[in-house]
Amino acid sequence: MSTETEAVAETGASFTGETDAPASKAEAMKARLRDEVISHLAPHDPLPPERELANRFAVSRATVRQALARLADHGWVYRVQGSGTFVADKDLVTKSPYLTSFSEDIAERGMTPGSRVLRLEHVRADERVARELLIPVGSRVVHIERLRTADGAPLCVEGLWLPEWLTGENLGPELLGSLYAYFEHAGASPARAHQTLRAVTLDEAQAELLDTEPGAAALTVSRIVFDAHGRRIEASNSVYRGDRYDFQINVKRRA
Amino acid sequence: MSTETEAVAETGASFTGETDAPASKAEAMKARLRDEVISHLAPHDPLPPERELANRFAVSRATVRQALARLADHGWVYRVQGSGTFVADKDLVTKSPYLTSFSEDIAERGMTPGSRVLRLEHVRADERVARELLIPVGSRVVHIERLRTADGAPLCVEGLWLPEWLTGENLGPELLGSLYAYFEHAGASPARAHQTLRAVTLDEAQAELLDTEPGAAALTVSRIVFDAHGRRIEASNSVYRGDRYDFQINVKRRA
DNA sequence: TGCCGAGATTGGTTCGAACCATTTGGATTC
DNA sequence: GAATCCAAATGGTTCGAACCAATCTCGGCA
Repeated sequence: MSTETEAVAETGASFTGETDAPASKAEAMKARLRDEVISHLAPHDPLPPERELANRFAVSRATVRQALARLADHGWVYRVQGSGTFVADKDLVTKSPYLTSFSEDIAERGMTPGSRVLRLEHVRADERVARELLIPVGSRVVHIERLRTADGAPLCVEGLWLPEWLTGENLGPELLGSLYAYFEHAGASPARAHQTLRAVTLDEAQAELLDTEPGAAALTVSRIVFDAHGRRIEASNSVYRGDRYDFQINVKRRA
Repeated sequence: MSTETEAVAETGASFTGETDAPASKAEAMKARLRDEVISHLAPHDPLPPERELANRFAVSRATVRQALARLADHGWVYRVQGSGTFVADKDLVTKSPYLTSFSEDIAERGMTPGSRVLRLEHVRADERVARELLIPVGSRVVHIERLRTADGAPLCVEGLWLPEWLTGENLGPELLGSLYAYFEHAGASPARAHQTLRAVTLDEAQAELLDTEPGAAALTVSRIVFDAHGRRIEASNSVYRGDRYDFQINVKRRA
């Protein structure tokens, strides 16, 4: 039941946030450019020049440039100095390298996220967790293990460790809903993360949970999440079925 | 022999480019901030305010902000609105999501890249290659297969496909040196790429080449590379040993 | 016909300024 | 002593302007 709660809550939030109240003029410009300009053009068609867009939409060129930069990050357009800004091929639009929750990530891919809690307990931090959370070895931390699903099918086994200075003695259901909402409530909103991707093979227990064979390929995403104050609020390790998940990213050549 | 040529050439370029001629004031500011400010501070110490930095280094605040933004991308600092900019923990500095060649990537990790060519030939584009390069099925493409090494140890098997409009009938040694240098020469400098990461297991042939066991975990990086004109100049597929390679990235929470 | 160069066009960088949003810390108040 | 409020400090956004760098266009020239 808590699985559905989270799915609905986070999905809803992610969708309404898109059109409600643009956080800035640049964000609004980004949406307008996508809907009113790019959608009327074919791939590799040039967009109007920045100066003309600034004039037409009654904003400064800086705002237009910020919007265009974000569109380029997402793979909607590409830019050529001295030449123009062009519509990109539509088959390669990806999310930017932004920090997202599992639910947001899955919803963005057009599926319905779900989750089943396998474990929820206080444990002592081992060497790895202590190093990742920057706390002494043996400190008490909350450990959560969840099976995450997309459209009902098992997709990933997720292990989470939260420092106890954040959670207190708490082990209640609020830790089982949207974790990111809980972070907000605790005054430690996620701000940035360091992620490491590796390839591994599944052991028997993991294979059982993910409904596949031991030795199958899996993608592990290890993540250390920071709040706005630079405090480490989560260490996690997600093991994704290799045949059902990939990680896409657009990169630019450095100057 | 061509392996050493590439390694030396690309490594050298990557290192000299750092200090020679700053491409812009912002890039220079980034280096100066790292060397003259951050290096004298401890993690979580605040940097001087933007306005003061702008004054001290005699540049505009916009330039300072651009430099700080790039340092944040690389994980050197983190920023908190209303509070300040702070030195980040030093164990999590990564390269930004920039497009790099294998040689640059390995050199950045402090190892020496090498390569052995396994195959070099003209082939007809199959369905996948045709789709990725946006050319008709059956078009002639150059196919290169290389074993890539780091400090002499096999790290990845790399398959490349280049459209023939770029290479012509050419199959000479210039294709075996630094490929990115060849792109420059051909007037098609790499500008951006779309990457997909997946986890797979190695088949027997791959395991043999990578000096490990069939069924071992491997990370595949599929890449479509574009030049400044949006033309697709390379489709590639690199299979990395899962126990010797990971992919690190810093991400921020979206606004 | 082909090449070359000058000028126009376009995105990229830098500047200075003003204002907004958030955070912080001290003063005030109870 | 605790809670509240307010002003200052700081990063974030937007504006207008100027100039730089790469590219494109088109006319002149060989």
